[in-house]
Amino acid sequence: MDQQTRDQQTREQQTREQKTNAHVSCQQCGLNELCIPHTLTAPEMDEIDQIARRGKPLQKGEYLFRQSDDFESLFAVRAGCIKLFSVDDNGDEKVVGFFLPGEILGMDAIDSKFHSASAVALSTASVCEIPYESVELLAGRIKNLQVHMYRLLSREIRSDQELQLLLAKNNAEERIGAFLMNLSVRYERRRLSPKEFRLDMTRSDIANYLGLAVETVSRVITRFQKAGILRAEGKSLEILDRGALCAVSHLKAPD
Amino acid sequence: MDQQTRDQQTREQQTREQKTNAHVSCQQCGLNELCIPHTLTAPEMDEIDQIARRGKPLQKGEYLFRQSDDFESLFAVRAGCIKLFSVDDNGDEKVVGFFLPGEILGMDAIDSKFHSASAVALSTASVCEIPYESVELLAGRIKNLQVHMYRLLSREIRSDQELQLLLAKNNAEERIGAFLMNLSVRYERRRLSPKEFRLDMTRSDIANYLGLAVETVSRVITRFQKAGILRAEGKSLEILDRGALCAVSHLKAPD
DNA sequence: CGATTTGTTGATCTTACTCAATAATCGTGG
DNA sequence: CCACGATTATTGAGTAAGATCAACAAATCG
Repeated sequence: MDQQTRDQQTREQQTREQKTNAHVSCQQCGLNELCIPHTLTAPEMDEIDQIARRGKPLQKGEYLFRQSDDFESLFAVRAGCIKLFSVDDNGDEKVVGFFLPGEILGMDAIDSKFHSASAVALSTASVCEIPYESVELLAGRIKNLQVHMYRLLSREIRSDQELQLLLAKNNAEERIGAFLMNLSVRYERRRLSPKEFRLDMTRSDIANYLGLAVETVSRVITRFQKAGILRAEGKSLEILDRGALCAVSHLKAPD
Repeated sequence: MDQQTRDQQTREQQTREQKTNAHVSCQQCGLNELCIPHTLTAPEMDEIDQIARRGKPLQKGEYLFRQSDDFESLFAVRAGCIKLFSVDDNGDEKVVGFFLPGEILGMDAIDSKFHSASAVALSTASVCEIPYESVELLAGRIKNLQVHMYRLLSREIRSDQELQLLLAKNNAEERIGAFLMNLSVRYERRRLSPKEFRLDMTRSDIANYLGLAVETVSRVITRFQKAGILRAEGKSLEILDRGALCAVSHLKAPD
């Protein structure tokens, strides 16, 4: 199937969703994280929907925005994986994070008004652009949206702090284990398989993100496989024993 | 001068400020970060002022809130230093951050509605409590406040991500250098001396925060002193050569 | 299909941790 | 105000976790 056909199908699918049950579930609406089922009324959700610009699937390697670009919009990932990274004066890359379906990108730039990092697609990705001006305006009118935005930002702070602690306190096995569990939980939250998924990022991206060397990541994953905790074949990953993975990461198992 | 006399003086000073120019500058108003000079009108600032509960200076060692407490308020630090830290199942402490005058505490709990960490005073501290319910309500009416809250949250995300990168990529010297420069910049922002200040936290707190051993922190500070970059006598610190400190930390000098 | 990127494994080296001993500082009560 | 114990800070010696270097294998892509 070529790109054009795929685009065509995507467009058709979007149209279908809009006509039928675009708001029944946040799974479909593209503004996933911004929509709160049972919190916003249908007309409110329609308003939010109208400010979001759907479409334009990104090919692997395409940029959503670049470091030092002006901040104009938030982006909601609908499908695929986006890598956020900055490049320092020496040209060294520093991976800030990975964004999966249902997650919002760009909130760190609201204050400074410019992006301090670039966002690139690691796999074919579908992203929804939400002009920030409009969000502010709409949040002024829709109380529930205002409150929800605070919660989104707060959640990002909490998860950044968790990563902080991981990097400050944990060894290689714990970091990698926690990273994989974190992906698993995030996929589960989106009703995607928590036990089997693709690692769209390279080992080098993972290492960079976790403050480790590529070789260490490779070795730890090998060790986990030998321990029967997971099965990794290239980019595809299967978690065989979630309990054991939590144990080696010194994490409590999620419910 | 004993504690009581000092309290007395503080109270007098507060009264004086309220009567005279409480809103001329955010330096004095206790809601420092929440007030935006030239952005909010005087009546708007009065409204914000009225929801904030001043007073109750904390003694060193007193808690502002504890891990797993319900989230009810944000806290603006007016004076002193607050340490935010969590304790894991093994009883190990993990320092999440230090909050200086003019900084806001508690934003990570907006989403979850409970505190994931405890906040304790490292020195006699003055803190302003701002009930979050009231902030939400007021932000619904005062557009500028709504927008400012987004910026505050966004700024926290940005600085958490910077720490993330520091922990993932930098060695002991760079971490400690960047930490000291960061304090310096934050004091400068509040018009406090950027070259001479007290390290209210212990070396162990610093080490914990930066993911290092106490001994390493001690050694690096000694090395910095031998290099003529700073002078540290117990808790008091003087930065003798800011340029050199930036250099060893591989930071650009702040303007 | 060949070239380039990405991933794995092994050997060696280095940074920062751990353990240990001592010194300085803090806080409390006499 | 000083003396005491307790906490905190410094310094040294040995160790280990993970980085680096190197070689090779596998996957990806034009």
